[in-house]
Amino acid sequence: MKIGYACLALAVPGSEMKSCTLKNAARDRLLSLTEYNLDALAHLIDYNIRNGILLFRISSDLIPFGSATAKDLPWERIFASKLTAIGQKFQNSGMRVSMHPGQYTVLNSPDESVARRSVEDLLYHDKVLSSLGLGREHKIVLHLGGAYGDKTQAKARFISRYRELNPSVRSRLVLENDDRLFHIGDVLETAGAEGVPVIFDTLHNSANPCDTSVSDADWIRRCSSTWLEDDGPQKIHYSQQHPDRKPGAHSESIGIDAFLKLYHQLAGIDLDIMLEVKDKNLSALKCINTVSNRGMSALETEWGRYKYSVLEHSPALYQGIRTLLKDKSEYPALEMYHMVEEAMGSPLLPGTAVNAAQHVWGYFRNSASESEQARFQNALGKFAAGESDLQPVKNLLNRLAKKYNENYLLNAYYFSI
DNA sequence: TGACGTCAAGATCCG
DNA sequence: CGGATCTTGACGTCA
Repeated sequence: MKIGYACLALAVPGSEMKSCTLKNAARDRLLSLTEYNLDALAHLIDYNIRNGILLFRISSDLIPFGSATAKDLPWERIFASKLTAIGQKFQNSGMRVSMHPGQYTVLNSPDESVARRSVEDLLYHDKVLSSLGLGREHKIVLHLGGAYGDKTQAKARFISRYRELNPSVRSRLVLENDDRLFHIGDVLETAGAEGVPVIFDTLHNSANPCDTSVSDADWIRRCSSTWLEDDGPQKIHYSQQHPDRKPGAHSESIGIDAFLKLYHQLAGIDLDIMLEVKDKNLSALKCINTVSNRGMSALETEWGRYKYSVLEHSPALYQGIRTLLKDKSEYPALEMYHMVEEAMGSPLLPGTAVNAAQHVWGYFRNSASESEQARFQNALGKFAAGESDLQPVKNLLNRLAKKYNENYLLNAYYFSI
């Protein structure tokens, strides 16, 4: 069982990818961005390993315009040593990775040029994974595509295009149910005919159900037979509905109780769970730390990252978690995350937000210049007076954290959630 | 023709 | 000038 997150992480300095617009996509620019992004990826993988996160989706933006403008740049040769080094990190840690072309990669399009570019895009994704030395259990996740008014014909067109793909792409491809057109029944039918493994996406299934009398756990069991030995363990996508947004929109964070409910129904299945959620690595760590005992130090590290976020919402819960973690003989992960969720779900009051900002300011009180002091007091005063929101205060503190290299703060979630 | 979704680049505004 | 805040880009399908 591995639990992971997609593409980018919050509060991991040095892991941010860069891109550019098409009109600036000259060869040199693309190569320097690629080099930068490979270094960022290496940082992110190191973070994942340090934190016991062994499932990860690599961003398609790793090589900017990798399937079009940069298609013929020999990046895999130019950066062979960097790619090999990253591949070694996966190998040594046992990390499983995947990639997921976006909604604009449509293999079954009736437009031949769209389909052709989709094939190029799949070749690009396969080239990234192969250049990292990764085997076929490291998957490329795709949706069936468009319906064009005739789902039966659209499925048939997917199958015939799939058969024309090169063997390496085909060996990595897995199909996922989407949130509007092709539900899990469509995907099982289409993929089943071709021996393509199926990823069950819980939120897509609730937005676009096939049969509401079948539970998530049952759909997952039905998909398990599509995963053969060489494909690695079955994978699913797990996410929760955003409370205020339209059906299918991902939540800010994974609610731990709902996650555990499904998790316990899946006991005994060898399953990898990709979380799709706004707070990315934060929810991955929450789930990982809750389902296995990773030691008190792991919880203390997490608390260090959450503490100022909790403090600004609720001093009472801040004190409560401090007390909870004093007993070193226990592993109160679930209780801690319950309290974190309760705090983050409560409204941000100006008084407690000012208090938390002053705590963070304490890191710079002695080192900050006079003008920095004045700017902080000015920004905080404006917020306290209701003349602006908190973001300028946090931006200022974030800049100071970078300038004075306060790593404890740079790794905290305070600037990210 | 706009919405959809995603994120950062790029542009512009502001003190 | 640096920083904050808006707008654009890049993709294809569907209403």
